[in-house]
Amino acid sequence: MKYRAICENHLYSKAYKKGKKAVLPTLAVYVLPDYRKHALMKANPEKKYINRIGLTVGKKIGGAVQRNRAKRILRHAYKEIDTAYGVKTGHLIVLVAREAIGGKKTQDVARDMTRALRKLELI
RNA sequence: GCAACCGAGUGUGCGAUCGCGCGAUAUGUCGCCGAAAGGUAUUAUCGCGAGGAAAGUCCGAGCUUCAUAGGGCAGGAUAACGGAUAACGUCCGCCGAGGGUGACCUCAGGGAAAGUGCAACAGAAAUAGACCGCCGCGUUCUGCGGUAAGGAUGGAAAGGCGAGGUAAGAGCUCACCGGCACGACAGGCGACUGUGUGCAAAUGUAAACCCUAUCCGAAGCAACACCGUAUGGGAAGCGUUUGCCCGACAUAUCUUCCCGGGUGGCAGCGGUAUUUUAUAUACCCAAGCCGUUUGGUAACAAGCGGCGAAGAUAGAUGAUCGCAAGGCGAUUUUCGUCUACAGAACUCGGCUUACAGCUCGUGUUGCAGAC
RNA sequence: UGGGAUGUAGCCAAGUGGUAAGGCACCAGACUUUGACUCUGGCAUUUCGCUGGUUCGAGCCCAGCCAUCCCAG
Repeated sequence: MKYRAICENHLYSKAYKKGKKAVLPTLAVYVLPDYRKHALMKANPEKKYINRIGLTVGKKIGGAVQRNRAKRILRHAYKEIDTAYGVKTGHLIVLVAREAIGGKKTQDVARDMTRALRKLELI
């Protein structure tokens, strides 16, 4: 299962402004409905709606090694949740790493992400 | 044994399950995005998948482009000497200066008699003169002249010390030391060292301006090339990529720039060229790495043999568990905890900076003890 | 990738190589019954982001680092 990334900067700023959000010490989640979901569904050979994921990891987290690690953990945690519960599709989801993510294990982040996604009624 | 100095290396390992990027082969779709070029999608197997600094971007190159000879000024960089190197501001050797008992370490280390500037405070005076003192003369309450030996100031006061000399003094003269210079002699490729001869002018500062010598065209893979839109539209009159000047060349049917997409560049069981028709050869990749031999004090060079797959594009290595290794703490079965600095982005050679711990060298020095 | 700027007291900052201006804040005192305002005084103690170097002498000059910020495509 592939996950498409959000590449457009304007979608990020839109998500911060208008999206629904849930904030926890390790991460923050912003969600927007995806207006291009039908086009993306047609492009997908499995003919299903998918979520587009965006990762935001700022300089506050640390150097390149720390930032890369934060991105991996976020991606892995999302994948675990998706396979376990099945996240509702057809959304833009922006995952923002916060400072407390440094030194945390994937399970901790996945637990926080689950709470955030429950609050946003995506699972 | 203690305390040091120098150089070099390593940068946790193994296994299991799930997962990621790229390539190859097979399988599979004939769809979707796009105007086109092109991109993307299934599963399986195999292969490969971050560093010694990948970092800072401080130097030097390769590569690419700028239609077109060249030259000058400005500007920038470097600075003993000899060598190494593709090149360097790097490296090696050596000279000089400074530091350390020593092993050893540090040095932007050309020119201050080409010129200009600056040197606070103190001090009489800062590149030039006389405050105290000393001596001579005059006068009677302080003047004129000589003097840098003594005092005092300062980072620096026209070299130091002794003797001669003098009214008192002074390189004024002499010996020694120090300084500077040399078509001199000896050694060295050379910087330079030693000896000899001569000289008395010379405060410091060029990491102040400056002068001398040597070197430097510019921009950068977001370069650039190709494909498509497309015999497209728009702007400028220049242009050789910081400025100025001289000069040559080409033109308005010319030249340059801008407008929006993609691929290559980009990296290897591959690519290009030639020959042939599926293989062979050469080159690139790669001024690469490892081993070894020879030459050299060394940096390094040459020969021989072997190795050779990271190439993303919101940016690939993770998660969990177990075992092992090392350190620390409690304890002495064992338990807990920690394992640095840090992430390739066109490619190399250096420099600088960050770094837990560990290892190595018949390495070297000083001190103490024993023989 | 290329280019540039800044760092001085808690804050804002000036500063030709020669004792580090000034304002706000703070502290002490005066004035007041008390406070505010005002006035007077103090406050950089080896120190100009850090480490070296040049110099008699460095906040200033030079080199290398560190941090923050900005610009171009």
